[in-house]
Amino acid sequence: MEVGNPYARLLRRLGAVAELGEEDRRLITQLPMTVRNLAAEQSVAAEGHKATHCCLVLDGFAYRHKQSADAKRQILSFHIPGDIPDLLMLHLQRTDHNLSAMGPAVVGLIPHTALKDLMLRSRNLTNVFWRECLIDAASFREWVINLGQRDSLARISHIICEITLRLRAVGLARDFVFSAPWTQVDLADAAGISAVHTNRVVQELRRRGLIDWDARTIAIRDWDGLQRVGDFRPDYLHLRKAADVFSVGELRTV
Amino acid sequence: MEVGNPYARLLRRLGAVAELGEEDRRLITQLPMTVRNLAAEQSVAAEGHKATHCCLVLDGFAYRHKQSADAKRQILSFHIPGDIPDLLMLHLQRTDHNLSAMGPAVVGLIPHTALKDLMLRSRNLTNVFWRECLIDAASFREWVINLGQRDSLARISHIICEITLRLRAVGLARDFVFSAPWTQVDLADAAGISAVHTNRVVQELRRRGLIDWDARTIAIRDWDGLQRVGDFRPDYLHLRKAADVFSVGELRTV
DNA sequence: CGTTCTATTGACTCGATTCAAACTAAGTGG
DNA sequence: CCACTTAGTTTGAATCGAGTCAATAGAACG
Repeated sequence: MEVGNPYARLLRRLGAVAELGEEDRRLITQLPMTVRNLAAEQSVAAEGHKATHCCLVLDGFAYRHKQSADAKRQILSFHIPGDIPDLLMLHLQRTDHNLSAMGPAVVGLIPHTALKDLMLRSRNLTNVFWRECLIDAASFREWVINLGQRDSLARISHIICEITLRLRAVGLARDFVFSAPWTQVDLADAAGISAVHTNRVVQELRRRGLIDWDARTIAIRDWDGLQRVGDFRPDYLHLRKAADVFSVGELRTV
Repeated sequence: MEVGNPYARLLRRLGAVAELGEEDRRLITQLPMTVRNLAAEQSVAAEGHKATHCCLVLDGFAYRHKQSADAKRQILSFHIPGDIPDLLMLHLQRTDHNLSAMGPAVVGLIPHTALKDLMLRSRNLTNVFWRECLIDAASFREWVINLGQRDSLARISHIICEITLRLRAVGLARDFVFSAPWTQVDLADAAGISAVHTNRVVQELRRRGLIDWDARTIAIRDWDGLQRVGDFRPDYLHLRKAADVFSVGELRTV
């Protein structure tokens, strides 16, 4: 796994959702960070614990999840390079869910003290990070719609649409092709349906010519169609308009 | 509907989840506020619009909701006196969901400018309101578990447990009895199940001696049992420990 | 005092689950 | 390089939880 400048993807992510000044960028690149390699399924933060660091995803995927009574796992969100999935722990006492690597991943650990100090220095960055938490919450709201109102085909489509667009916002998923470490079982636990049924849904998506998915590579073959099936309207991601993120133009030229 | 001191319930709510100093309390009670009576189902904020005020619930209930493709309504959260359901709009451009009164309600409208000014004055209150947004998000995460992993009986039970505890945290729902303006149809749209099935679930809860519910009044008859059926563990509400909120003692004395 | 919600009941249907088995791909170690 | 293991995907059959449709009864409202 390669990382390059560990701050680059974070800056890109924050830039995709808020306005960043030169001084803000400088402050961010001065954050102390410990880079750590994670094995697949390695835990970063566990329910009930107190966090001292925030985790910036540098490469690979992470995901948040929680168990229900009968030990069934519900995946709450997927996280990609540039995300800080546990930013919210800055102002909560105890983690109320688990954070793990989905497949091998690289993360950067940033001490809460450094982040809190950053907030004191920059009023604007306080608002940017607060906003980032709010967008995180907006995704949960959409996830609720997904589980509450959409059938299995739409659920899976919606999840794939969301991850595609978020990857594109940080410069991954060019040509609407990306590699994702999740399995059909993972997707099942995210969509709240069984693994067997997820398989049938994935086959249906392939049959309709909406996606290709083999090994660890997903290719969106019909972006508009997939959005339609998934009832996907990206407003809730609160991305600033950037033609190259939403555009399907390049897909046609492939 | 009666309101009393419009800031009292807000202070109680914030006090239930964070430490408030004297100065903080004073600043809050100086927030300008326009009190407004809402008819049942009256809209406060609509998807796609830009907000200029935040809405503090003073009496009655409010709820957030969103439509999916086939115009089905998914309820995202219920809000009770002391809540500011659209606090998050302080840092987002466009509302990504709707906010309406559930039954007749009284709200206080607070200008964004006044709140932003408040944040500039008090670093602690900035963190308290940020924290409040994070707890809001924590409820969405639990709502995802509810829809993704629990059967209909547990879903309804869980929702009733949550609202009971939140009401108790602000001094409502004494003796585990409260009045709620929702109908079985509303609860169905919150739990992501049909109204008909909701009715059967409610009857089952009554049959098991867990709750009474007639007209607009809900009485919890077996708090421990209801929590068990609903797989309800209140950690995610991030309430500071207060014996009188969680305790079932008073229930036994009734 | 009819109109409109809201709650309730029964019969039928269907999407999704469960269980079980088979198949494929990717390691791993001898 | 092959035998063995393991993780992931695929298929079929039986079952079930919840949805839909339709009709009724009661409560609330203007």
